[in-house]
Amino acid sequence: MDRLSNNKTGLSPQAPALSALSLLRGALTGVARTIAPGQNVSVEGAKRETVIGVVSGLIRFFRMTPDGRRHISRFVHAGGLIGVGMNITYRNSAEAVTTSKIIVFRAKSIEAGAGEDPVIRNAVFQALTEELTARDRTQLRLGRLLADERVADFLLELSDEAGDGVAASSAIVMSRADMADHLGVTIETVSRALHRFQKLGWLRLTDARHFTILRSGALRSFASGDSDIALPSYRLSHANEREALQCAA
Amino acid sequence: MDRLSNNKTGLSPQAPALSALSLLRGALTGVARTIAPGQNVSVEGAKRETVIGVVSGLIRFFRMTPDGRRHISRFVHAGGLIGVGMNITYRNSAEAVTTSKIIVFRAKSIEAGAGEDPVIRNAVFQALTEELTARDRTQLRLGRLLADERVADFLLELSDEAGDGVAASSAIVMSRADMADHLGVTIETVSRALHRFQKLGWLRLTDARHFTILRSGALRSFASGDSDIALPSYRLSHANEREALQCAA
DNA sequence: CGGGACGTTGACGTTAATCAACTACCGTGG
DNA sequence: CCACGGTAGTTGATTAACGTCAACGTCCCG
Repeated sequence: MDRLSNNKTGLSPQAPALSALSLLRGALTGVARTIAPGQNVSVEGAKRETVIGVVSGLIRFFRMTPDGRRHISRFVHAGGLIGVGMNITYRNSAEAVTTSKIIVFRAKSIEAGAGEDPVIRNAVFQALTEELTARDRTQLRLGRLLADERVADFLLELSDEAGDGVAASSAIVMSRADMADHLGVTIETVSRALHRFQKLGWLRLTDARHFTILRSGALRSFASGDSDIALPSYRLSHANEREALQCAA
Repeated sequence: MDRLSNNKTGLSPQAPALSALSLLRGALTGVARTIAPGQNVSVEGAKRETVIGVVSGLIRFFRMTPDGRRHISRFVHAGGLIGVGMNITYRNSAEAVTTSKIIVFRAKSIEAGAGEDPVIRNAVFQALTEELTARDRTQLRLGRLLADERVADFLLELSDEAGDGVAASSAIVMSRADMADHLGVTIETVSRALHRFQKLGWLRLTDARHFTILRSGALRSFASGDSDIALPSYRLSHANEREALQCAA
């Protein structure tokens, strides 16, 4: 609670002590639900009457073009909120990637509460700010990174979120198609990038859905768009396949 | 059909009566400043001690990669706010595109005020929500639209912002390089797209920095990623150059 | 009149999408 | 238990999209 009041005045820094959802649950009660993979949570353009908190699992947020291209604007993990902001409609559709537990709050309670209860207000601010920060990263990635760099950056994001330190193995919860539609590339490109990184000795794929970063420095500078280092090695990746293979195995 | 649902979804649900900045000015006073083109307003990673409102002109928000690629995450017009949210540092650098008038508020006044004054709270909410809505559009554009479609969508955004109705001429305030760095393409691609649209009779370029949309339907469906219609005409653009030229001139 | 910033246009090369074949891994039912 | 089909992922060959390189035009400011 000291932390909460701290948030109220100073407005908390990048790594908040509590998730937006935790904050909200301290102030409001909502209805719990379980969502099966592929089932949808909100529909683009529908009237927004609820705010949803993700308790466990993973939700994907997406939009389609008329001719069927899909863009996944973000993945929402446990602790995240969906539907915050002054919108009267959902801007995206949302679906469960894996079986997910969610809590449904009435949007009105939150709007009303934001005026009076500093805890609710902070939860909302925090959710909005976190989303914007995430969007900055995503947008730079889409706007100015090459295909393989996008994949690398995304892996680092996954690894950071897991937060189990550098050497730990991370899970890729979503399918290649989900990754591809988030990164603006094809599934083939994702697959090739992953195996290229492995051949370069930057990481190890224990199976299709799990990886361990071996050379976070190399991966990190490549992902941040430092092509002075990255592109040469990238170009060599075909020629040096055999040599680099030593690192995997 | 597709067009209707498209309009509905991407856009801020209600056109707010007042800009975030107007709201804020009703509750707080700030210091006015004038910024020359290219001069910077905030620096990425610097401590955020102020919130800035744009009174006139245009500000670009950007980040660089280590090897010098630039991504412009957004353009902020008159009425917009910079630096809202629970951040302790700026997430991007900001520079004036054209000579701009801004108002500088102390971040602390706003943070404190958000708790007590509903007007300030609304201004902040509105700014955050508008930014997120804009980001959705930008991100879909970068993630799943082809180069020419991105240019088309951006032109429509410019035209909508100007808001002078369909047939009115709009200004392209920023340079080709700014457009390119916002859209994740090169200046050559922007230039070619513009002239391709002109040859197709979709718009008219009065000069390099001004255009009038002639066939907003075609442009709109192309921009929203309806390649069933768009790609054929795109492919024809070389073969039919002569015929299409009639529309320009 | 020269220099520089900005924009356009064409020729060419590279990146990544597309197309296609193939493998691995399920769960289901014969 | 293995055949079966369906989904997910990998990998190679080819092609389309767009970036790169380069030449040139235009406007503006000194």
